[in-house]
Amino acid sequence: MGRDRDVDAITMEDVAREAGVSRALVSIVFRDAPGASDVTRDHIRRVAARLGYRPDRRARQLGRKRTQLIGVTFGALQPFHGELLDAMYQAVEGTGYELHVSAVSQRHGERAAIDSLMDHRCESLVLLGPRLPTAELDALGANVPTVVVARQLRSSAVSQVRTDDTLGARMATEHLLELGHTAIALSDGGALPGAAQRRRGYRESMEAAGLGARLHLVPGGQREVDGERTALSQAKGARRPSAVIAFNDLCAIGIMHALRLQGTAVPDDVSLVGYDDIGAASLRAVDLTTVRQDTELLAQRAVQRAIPAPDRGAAAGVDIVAPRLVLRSTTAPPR
Amino acid sequence: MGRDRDVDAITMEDVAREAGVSRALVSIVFRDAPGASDVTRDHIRRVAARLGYRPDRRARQLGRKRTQLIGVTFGALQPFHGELLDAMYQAVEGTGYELHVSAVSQRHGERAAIDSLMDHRCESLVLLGPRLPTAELDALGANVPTVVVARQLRSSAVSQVRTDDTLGARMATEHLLELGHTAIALSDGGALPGAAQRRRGYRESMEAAGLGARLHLVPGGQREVDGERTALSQAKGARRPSAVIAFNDLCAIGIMHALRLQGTAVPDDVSLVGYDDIGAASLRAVDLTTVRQDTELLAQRAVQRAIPAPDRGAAAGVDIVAPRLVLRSTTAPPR
DNA sequence: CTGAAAGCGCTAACAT
DNA sequence: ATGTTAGCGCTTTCAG
Repeated sequence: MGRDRDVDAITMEDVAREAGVSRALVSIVFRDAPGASDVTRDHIRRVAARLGYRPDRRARQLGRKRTQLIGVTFGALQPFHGELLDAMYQAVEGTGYELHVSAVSQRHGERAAIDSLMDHRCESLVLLGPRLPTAELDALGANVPTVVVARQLRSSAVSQVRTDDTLGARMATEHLLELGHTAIALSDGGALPGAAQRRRGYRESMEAAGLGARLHLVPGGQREVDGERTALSQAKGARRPSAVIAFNDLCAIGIMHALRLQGTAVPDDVSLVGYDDIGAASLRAVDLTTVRQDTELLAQRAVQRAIPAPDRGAAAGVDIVAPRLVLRSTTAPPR
Repeated sequence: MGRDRDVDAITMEDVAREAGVSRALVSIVFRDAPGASDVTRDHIRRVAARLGYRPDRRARQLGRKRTQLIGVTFGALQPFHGELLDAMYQAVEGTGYELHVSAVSQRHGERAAIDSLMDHRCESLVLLGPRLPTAELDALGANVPTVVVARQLRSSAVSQVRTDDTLGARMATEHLLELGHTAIALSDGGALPGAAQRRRGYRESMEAAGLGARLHLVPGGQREVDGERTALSQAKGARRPSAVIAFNDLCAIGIMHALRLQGTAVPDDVSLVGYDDIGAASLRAVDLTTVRQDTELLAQRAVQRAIPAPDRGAAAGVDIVAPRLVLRSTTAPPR
């Protein structure tokens, strides 16, 4: 009852006393620094474990003058970010760094998320699909090594790690062209990260096929509901495209369901290609043809860039990862 | 080039010097403590802003002997958690506390997530739908005020904030009963948080309707793919239920698409009820009848319990929030 | 309002 | 191999 909560605070001092050694020795042991015999290490570790001691990260950080923290922002409602985050945890393992995560959501904007990371003195930042203006990201990059993932921008201040979205969009478009489609629409992401590149790839492929006049952009977005909008905006008549490339999988799924609901068969009436290859894309009932982003590799590269290499300066760089077309059952020749 | 990164470190000292005041004064200003005139405050804030000073959270925490941090774990791939998290950010606003978030994913388990929160000396923990065994949560609750959200357990060591899932399941079941259904199946969540209560509510309502012999549990889960499994396990014959209650919306969506894919109409052939009312449930193409969990209220209660009130001890308590049945278009009378 | 001083739980040189 | 001693950037108390 009279238990002192909060004051769990088992300190290094306590461990040292209990183990009958100096505090410095305990420190050495917990830092894996040289200067202690194996028996001593073992003994101290044992005592610490018994006491339930856990080093205080903040104190350690203060003393060490570095945090070994990589700050990460991600969209709380974006499954693709969830998957990237998962991969990030994996990528950071064994590096000595820890992820400090801050969610971006309706009530917690990107700036708030980033501020929090800065207040905690993260050594570098990894921003998943940030929506902030380039100027702001530039300013940020001038203060702290920043890696922007899944978005392209013109900046020499921040590093970038992204899929070659132009290529990805080309792969999607060319796949449809090869199937024989000519009326191919793009559900456009507007100003969303990656959208400009995907537009470009789409346009390039269409033009290369002599279909420059058939470019067909329709407003889309990154959520299912945006896909619905896309689908509903399409007339059922002769002008309806025979194939649609969605901004991402979520959008594609929205399109698909809306189409099917209005009696349009996928892929019989309309072929559909997504982007990302999130988990939901491979569901049997979805089985979406899509452009896969390699989350493992993206995460790995992001972590590499986030951790300042001892030799090379903190120069900002760009990593481009190859996309891969995953063929499933939402694409077929036009009828 | 020779730019000293990392050593941004504008300290209180710097601000004090630049503003021509003592460091203590700067501290007072940034703590909003009494002892400084309004002009001085203004002046110091201005100088600090110009210098781009941001107080160091860790140092502040160390000195203050408290972190004012609420640790939160959430499932990186669970949209419902994403929505709860969003609500948490809102709920914590103005309390002086900050959220310290740790994702739970395949490669980053619950234990790792919690350990990290403890290492950072979060004052209390809010666990969204934790899967850890009760004993472990109990042990945790003995060390740090812990709030378990969206899961019921027998424990006097941790607080609980959850929707009345038994009631929620009853509402779903009774809605179907009223429509005239008798062959109602439950896509069961097994050991998932909340699953036992939902089973119970379902059973109670069925038994109250004299359908105790018609109980029909089929293995489900929390992801779309689990819903698919549920759908595929159901024979198309006469024994097929006329209505299904899913463990959650994601599962319901999986069921719905799988059913439609195999030519079963929803709600004409089979009625469907979800749980949570995540964003996707209200899409036109989904338009899922579901049991809504009040994320705002859950988050608010969780934060209240997480912040130790000055008067009441850190006694563990339970908050139960009412569910609400949201009628949409996936339920209809049996034919 | 200032300035000095102790302390938070660690790290990391430097002694022994 | 082990102990001593300054810090790290801040809070907080206390005497001016």
